[in-house]
Amino acid sequence: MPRAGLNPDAVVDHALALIDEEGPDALTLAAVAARAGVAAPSLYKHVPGGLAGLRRLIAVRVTTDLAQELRRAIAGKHGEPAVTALMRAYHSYAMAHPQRYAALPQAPLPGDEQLMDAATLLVGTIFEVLADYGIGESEAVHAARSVRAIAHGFASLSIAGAFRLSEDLTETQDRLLTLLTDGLRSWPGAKSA
Amino acid sequence: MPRAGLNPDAVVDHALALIDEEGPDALTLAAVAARAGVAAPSLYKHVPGGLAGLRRLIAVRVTTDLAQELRRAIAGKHGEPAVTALMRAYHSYAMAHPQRYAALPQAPLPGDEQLMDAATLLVGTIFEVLADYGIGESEAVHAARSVRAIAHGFASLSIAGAFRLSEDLTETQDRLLTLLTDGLRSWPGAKSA
DNA sequence: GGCTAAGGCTATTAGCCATAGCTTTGTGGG
DNA sequence: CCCACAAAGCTATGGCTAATAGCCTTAGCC
Repeated sequence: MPRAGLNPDAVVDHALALIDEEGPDALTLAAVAARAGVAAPSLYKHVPGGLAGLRRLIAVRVTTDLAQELRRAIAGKHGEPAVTALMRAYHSYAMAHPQRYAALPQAPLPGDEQLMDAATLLVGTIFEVLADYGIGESEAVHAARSVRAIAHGFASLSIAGAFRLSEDLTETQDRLLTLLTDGLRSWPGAKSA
Repeated sequence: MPRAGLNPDAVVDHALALIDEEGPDALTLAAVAARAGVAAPSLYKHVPGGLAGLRRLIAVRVTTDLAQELRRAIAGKHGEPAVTALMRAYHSYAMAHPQRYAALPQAPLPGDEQLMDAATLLVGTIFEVLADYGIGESEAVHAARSVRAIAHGFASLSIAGAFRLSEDLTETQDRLLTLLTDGLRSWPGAKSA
């Protein structure tokens, strides 16, 4: 039997395709193996930790992807335009890859270096954008948490289909963005523009 | 073998206890049956639809519980105090029952009458609180979505352990509440207090 | 040419959901 | 008082799943 030429990244690719097409619950080693053209146990040669390990790798990949998408969106921007660009990019990513986003754990398990790094990149991007507001140390943490809560809450509910009424979602997003930017402008310790 | 005196509600009780103690992933028919003192297949006599059906019943129960908790919190309050009471109660519920909240689907599957009713009760409570602001039809929908996004995002991330830094969570909640109440006060079409 | 390591495989175990079909229990009507 | 019947148990079975063990083959390098 010829070698399939697999490596961890390729396995994650197959897994992501599976998740995109059939949702997070369809992620089984058997299904991934079928896609890779390999028997299920063979995956253990490439992915340490079996299914749980695969999920971890997926989380790292997706978190990194998302973070880079955000960085790209804010490149060259500062202050309020950067914040809105970040928020819009966040929501766009979630809507473009709903299943992936839904599968994403919002916090790394303790001791997971790789995922921790990816999460740090993502959170760091938020802090970067907030830096222009000149908000102090501790207040910046509260502000970043707020940004994240709004971004995640809106993305998560959008994906879940919680917004059933006919009103336009982008309009909701506009309102939410005004709410956020207004709030940040008058944040405790923020330099007024 | 004596009868166990089970009914759908009792099965849900056991299931919730299990979820609270060991998390949503530990919810298996085998484990629920063990708690109920019954063999696994016997559960099918009480819960239509097997495991999926049980999950549905759990969602109805928890959504209803949460909604009632919110209604209790806002009883007799109006305007801004009602909003903050609702938001605080939401977060309290999530923190008191983190596993249940994490297991909660944020939208009912289409065609699920019971869960739809529970969700309507919950969303209706939000609209009720917003009514005092005198925001018009369509804008009220955007406002309610915003409230929900913030409540869910903050609860969800809190539970997931996404807020690792040492800053006090209640302080973040205070900032988020000011952000929300300020935003609602100046919402398009809101009557100024 | 042959050795070694990596990458496949099959077989097996254990746990899960779900269904089928049998047995027991409890209850209400004759 | 007892019998019939429905409700509520059970065991057995089948078909998933992950994961491990152990074997075989391929590829590449010395």
